[in-house]
Amino acid sequence: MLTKTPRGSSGKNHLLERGVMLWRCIADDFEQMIMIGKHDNGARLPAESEIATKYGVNRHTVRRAMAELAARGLVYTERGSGTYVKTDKLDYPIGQRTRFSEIVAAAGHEAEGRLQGHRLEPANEEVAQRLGLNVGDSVVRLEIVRASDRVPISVATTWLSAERYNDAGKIYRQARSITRTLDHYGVTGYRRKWTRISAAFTDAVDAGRLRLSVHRPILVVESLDVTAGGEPILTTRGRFAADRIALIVES
Amino acid sequence: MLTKTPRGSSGKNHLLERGVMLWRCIADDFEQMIMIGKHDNGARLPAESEIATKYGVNRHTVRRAMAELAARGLVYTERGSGTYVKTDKLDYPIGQRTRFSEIVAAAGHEAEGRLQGHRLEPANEEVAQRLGLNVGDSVVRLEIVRASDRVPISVATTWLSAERYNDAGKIYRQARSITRTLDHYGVTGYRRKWTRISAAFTDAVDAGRLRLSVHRPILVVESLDVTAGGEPILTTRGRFAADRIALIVES
DNA sequence: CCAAGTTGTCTAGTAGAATAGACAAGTGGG
DNA sequence: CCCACTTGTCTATTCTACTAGACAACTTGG
Repeated sequence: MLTKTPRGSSGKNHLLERGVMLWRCIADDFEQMIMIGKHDNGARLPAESEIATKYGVNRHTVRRAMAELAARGLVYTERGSGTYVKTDKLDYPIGQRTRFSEIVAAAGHEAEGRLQGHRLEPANEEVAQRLGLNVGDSVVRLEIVRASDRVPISVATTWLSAERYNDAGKIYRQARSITRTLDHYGVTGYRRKWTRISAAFTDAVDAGRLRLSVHRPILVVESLDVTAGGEPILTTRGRFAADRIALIVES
Repeated sequence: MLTKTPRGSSGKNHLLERGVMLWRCIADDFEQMIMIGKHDNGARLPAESEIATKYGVNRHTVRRAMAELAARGLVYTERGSGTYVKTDKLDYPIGQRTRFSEIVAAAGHEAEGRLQGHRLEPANEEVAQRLGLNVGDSVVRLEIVRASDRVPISVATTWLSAERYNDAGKIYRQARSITRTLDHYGVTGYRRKWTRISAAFTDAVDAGRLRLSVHRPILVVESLDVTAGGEPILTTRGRFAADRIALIVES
């Protein structure tokens, strides 16, 4: 008769985990298949209706799963055509002139920087040393999420001397770019002095901000930017979604 | 004003993952804390109302999370008193006389065996060799979930020769015990001939049956049971929740 | 251009998640 | 024993996940 589908009963939904929504299970299933390489980059996924019948699920539920995958940057959809796998990583060159907006724009994508929060705090040993300050000196701390085509690429914590850049937070909120924020202070030709790259896994907070699951790999990029004259301006600790970018170091 | 709490908005629920129910997130959070050792065995958890305010959540939601933890066998609750951590593992001795019901009963718990399914199938090379049959000979295959105090302990696949034990499935469904099923065939003094122990992680199917998350550790126990005279009776491939039992091998 | 196939959007209904509050039933300490 | 505290259970309400169906907007290949 098939009048009711009690959902938790039994049947074909072998991937249903208690307390996890159906669309999330389907999305995770596709993520795994894509990551394993079951779908090549650029390949078209089956039609939504086809996936729906395969999972024994309504098409709307599949659409939700696909929206999740798109938000994670794993696929993109074209109306009337289909949904396509997108696993190629954004090349992110690390050099003297390392500017997120420029790099993303050069790759033909739309760059975006959102300030999550800012505050004044005393410099710890690490930050003080990098910026040439004394421990405890006041510094501005910015938390910024950067995205390419609306897909989060990195979360970064940035510190600047509060003495010189006291209002950096407010200015960034308008400027939405570090380069334009520094323009405001008359700093134009800043350059990267050094970059330190390591790896880790997402914690709950960064996972949320990057729209990743917990325990996904991230590239940790610490750096120091200085003026043309070599004066320290800012130091950052960025966490990049390793599934979405590749750091390029020329030498 | 705080009239509405739109849930997804922001705020204190730092552990909320999109597509995962609140109670599940809380349960997972506690599981992790317990596994890490933040709560000793036998320790009392905070009162439900206290946990509720700490997470900024209704008490009912906490109760759901606690019910989940109880189902996973990580805690037990005592009305009027509190909820207590239970991380001690069931000692499961492997010897000549290895009977699930007896072992669990001896430890003061209630044993239970539920037949998930049974069918006839041709013996593969492995099974045929163990049972002294030819490849392709018909064998009875049973899928059994075993629990102690309603907490799933293991899932096991058992093969018996169909020639002699053709109706083992139907009989087990009544008897709910391998020992009593074999009694039915007049086999009384069977004994364990060998046991092979390895380790793996849960797949989606076993995770569901064992009420575990995927990628939790399991002990894989393969074995052969024989009659008092040494004739092969049955061979099994059991997957035991490594969080809930410890295998004891005397020598 | 047309037709088949695909994604996007809308409406509507059902079941379950989460909230809120109240009270019963049980425990434990003074 | 009594009282403070805890878990268990009930009712009611709101919001969302999921289902169902229909149609519009769009792409693609013949």
